[in-house]
Amino acid sequence: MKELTIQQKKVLQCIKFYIKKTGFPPTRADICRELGFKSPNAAESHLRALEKKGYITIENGASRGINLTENSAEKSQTIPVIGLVAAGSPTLADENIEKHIPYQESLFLSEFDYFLRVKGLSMKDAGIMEDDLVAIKKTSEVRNGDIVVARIDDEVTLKYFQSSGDQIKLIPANDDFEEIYINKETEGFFIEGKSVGLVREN
Amino acid sequence: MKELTIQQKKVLQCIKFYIKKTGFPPTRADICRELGFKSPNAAESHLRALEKKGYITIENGASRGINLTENSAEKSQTIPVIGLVAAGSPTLADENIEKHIPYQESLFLSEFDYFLRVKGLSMKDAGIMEDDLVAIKKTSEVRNGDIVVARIDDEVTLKYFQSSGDQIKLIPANDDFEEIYINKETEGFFIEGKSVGLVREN
DNA sequence: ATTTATACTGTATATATATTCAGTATAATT
DNA sequence: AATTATACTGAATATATATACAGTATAAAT
Repeated sequence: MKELTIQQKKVLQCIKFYIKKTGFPPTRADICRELGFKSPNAAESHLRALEKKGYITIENGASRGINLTENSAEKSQTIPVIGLVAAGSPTLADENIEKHIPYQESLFLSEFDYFLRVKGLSMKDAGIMEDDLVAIKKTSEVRNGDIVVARIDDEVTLKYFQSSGDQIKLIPANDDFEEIYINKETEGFFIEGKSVGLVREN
Repeated sequence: MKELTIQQKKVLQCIKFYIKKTGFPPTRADICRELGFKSPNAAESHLRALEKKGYITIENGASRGINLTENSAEKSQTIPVIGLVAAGSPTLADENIEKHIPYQESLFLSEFDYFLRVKGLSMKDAGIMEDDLVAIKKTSEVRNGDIVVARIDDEVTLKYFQSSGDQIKLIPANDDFEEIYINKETEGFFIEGKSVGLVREN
């Protein structure tokens, strides 16, 4: 996928916005109105550049005959899947992203930022199995009983959250695993987010 | 939402299909071509009827100015959620449908027909908890180890499938529950489908 | 040094398109 | 019995729209 110039990006954004707003693509004149061009040929040539670079297709002769290609259309509608590796934090950096899957607005009750691919069986009694995708909302506001993504230095785990006074307990849902105790002296402790849903691909 | 006539449904389907195929809505002439009408006014009057009934909006004067309303856009993209009640089969009949949730094409690897709302903990060791939504594909072709929706008379259950010779075993994933044995004398036994995925709403 | 891409204005025009008007006919509603 | 909705054909037309052509100017690539 060839890089776009700043102006070409603006035109592509304009097309996406127009479709979202109206349900159909803009005319050359519409693009000029939105972006302040005074000649329809300004829009025309940008469209041909976008076509040449593969971001749109144009049906010749058809009014509003602009079609966003999969490549350019998908980007705004996918959610990243991040691998839970023992050492390494689940950030949205490119190198940690396993893949993208199509986003679905109201699949879960609350919004979420990414899927975490679960490794190991430390939460099996909570019905969270190896390779499940846990929907994570990035937040540090968590309550007792929430299933949280916690980071201690470079180690990232998924556990039940339980705080009482100054002490925090991270509780696994599996008798074979140990509870983890956190206190104010513990360094490098951080709540990355909490689970708001789960998806399993059989 | 007012009911549509057969012809109006066809026109609405035609619009949806055209948008999916091309990325932009059809003209009156396009609709005529797809549905065999000989006058653009045939399309025009159907569009005005669809507008009046709230399925689309039309931007007057704009070419291809058809916009599917939220109501009509969702319908083809939702999947039913069916409650698993101890007595009663999970059919797609209206009275058994709990709600619809937005459908997402490639969420799971294989296609599925409905979500089954799980009651009870008979599959807890398989990570299937109360109120989980299990994605069910309607089929009777199942293999050993598949998690299946089985019906015995009016009773419907979710269990592991295991067949050997003439005998079929339905195995729970919970020591508190008993295995169920099926043989050729057993009447009213039927495999409704199998699990191809799971969604949990926290 | 020449070509190609970017980034526009400005004018012109063939045609794609929405939309109105005039009919015909059947079924449903008031 | 009169009106309204459905379901079209067929013709006409104003205008919305894509698109080509003629320029100007700068930056990048070959």
